[in-house]
Amino acid sequence: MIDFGAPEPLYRQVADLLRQRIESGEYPPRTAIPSIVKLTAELGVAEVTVRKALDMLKREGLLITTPGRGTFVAQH
Amino acid sequence: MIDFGAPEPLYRQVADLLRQRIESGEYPPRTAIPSIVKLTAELGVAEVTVRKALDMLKREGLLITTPGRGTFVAQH
DNA sequence: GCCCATTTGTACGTATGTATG
DNA sequence: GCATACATACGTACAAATGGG
Repeated sequence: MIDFGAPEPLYRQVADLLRQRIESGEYPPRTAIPSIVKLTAELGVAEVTVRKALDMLKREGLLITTPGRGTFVAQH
Repeated sequence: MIDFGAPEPLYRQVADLLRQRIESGEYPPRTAIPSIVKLTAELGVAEVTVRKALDMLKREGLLITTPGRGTFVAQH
């Protein structure tokens, strides 16, 4: 999944992976994606790396977060 | 300058401060602003906080960075 | 061409605050 | 009150690019 030797930055790899899961329907619209802690554990990267990837996708309008609730796939 | 007790997040306060300096002409177009290390020392916040503020201004198109050279004010 | 200082980029860990249920 | 989840903020380390000597 994540290639630690690749020249591509980890946060971009994570963003690409999540973008793919959203577009493939694995993470359907209006549902919560796994929490930051769970993504961190699954992918084997640091929390800040996952957060940076999520920030990108939020700016792109693919994700919406609500503190205390979770991170949700935007309707598309 | 920076109000550590304010409800406003520090990174937003830093971004606002730099935006003000750009708009006032204190940081003129096409010139380099102080380095991250210097801003960190001047403002008394963490490097990550300055970086987050700079990232915002880069996305807004106010700043352009060149690794190894510095951070420059965009022409406006 | 080669070091070296400077500067930005990426990435790790950790702690505390705030919101939700 | 408590567990979960995101937000903010600190410190640190190393890589890569640039420019000067």
